[in-house]
Amino acid sequence: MKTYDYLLSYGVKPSVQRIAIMDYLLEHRTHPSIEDIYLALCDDIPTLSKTTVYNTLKLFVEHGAAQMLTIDERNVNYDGDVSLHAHFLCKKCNKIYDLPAAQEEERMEQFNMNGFAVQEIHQYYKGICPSCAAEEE
Amino acid sequence: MKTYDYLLSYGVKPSVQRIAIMDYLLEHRTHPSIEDIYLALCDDIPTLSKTTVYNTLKLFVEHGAAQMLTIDERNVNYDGDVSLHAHFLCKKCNKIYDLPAAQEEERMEQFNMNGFAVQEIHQYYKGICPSCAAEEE
DNA sequence: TTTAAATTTGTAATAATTACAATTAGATTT
DNA sequence: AAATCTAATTGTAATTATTACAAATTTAAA
Repeated sequence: MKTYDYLLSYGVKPSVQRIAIMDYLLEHRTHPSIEDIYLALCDDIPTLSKTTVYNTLKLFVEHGAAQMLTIDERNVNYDGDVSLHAHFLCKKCNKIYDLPAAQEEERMEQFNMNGFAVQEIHQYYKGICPSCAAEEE
Repeated sequence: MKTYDYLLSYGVKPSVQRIAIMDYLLEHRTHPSIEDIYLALCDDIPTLSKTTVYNTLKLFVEHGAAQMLTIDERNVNYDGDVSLHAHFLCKKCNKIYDLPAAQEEERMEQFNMNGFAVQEIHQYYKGICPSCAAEEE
């Protein structure tokens, strides 16, 4: 599907900037920060403003087209993959990895039964990634 | 156990400020922010500096006497309960609730087998809390 | 008591994020 | 196609959270 239509499917009105940002998110599964996205797209869209990147990501999240990760205390990261999956933050290189999700159906039921209306699930793990662990030798 | 000895048990050298901050954490299971702690202790320790609160919490986390929560994108929160448990952030009132943890032994093994050395587990849920849901009627 | 080391403090710097008004672009109407 | 309206983008300034760091204070040791 073209990104144009992909955005429409989430109820987001496409624009040059929005398409470029969503494209970046879908093609770079690196969980980029606002800064990452801004710097990467500056070349193609020289007039791009960082405020637009903020606005656009907020819009994406509101429409469910992206998810915000708060795993890294230094800044927020974004993920174009909105399916349920876990994240691993390496404390050494600060890269964020995708990991398979734990099943949550039962827990969701439990929590909802107790009156907690869950809208977002985040499974975060922190430690040392395989690549950094290998380097330690 | 006195907080003095409690800190020692984590290898943290006690001081007036450190005892006051740890006491606050242990007595207020509200997952306070730096600001919360600072404002709460200002009365008792008028000379308290916010930098000290930052330094102290960093020290506690390094020694395993507290854990840092990155559930709220606006700021970092701290928890004196370092046992494994889940957290729920209400998007309306911004309060953070404790919830029972999902078992993680199997997954830890899996991840470790794949070379991810897990040091921290965070189970975050976001949505509307029972109290705010009740108010909506 | 003197000295040394660690802790605390206050200020200044940095970095992330938000507010907001002005500009620009896109769509609609005439 | 020109004029009008609306929405999106931009740039700047303000705000907020956090960190850096040197000076002052406290605590422990000699």
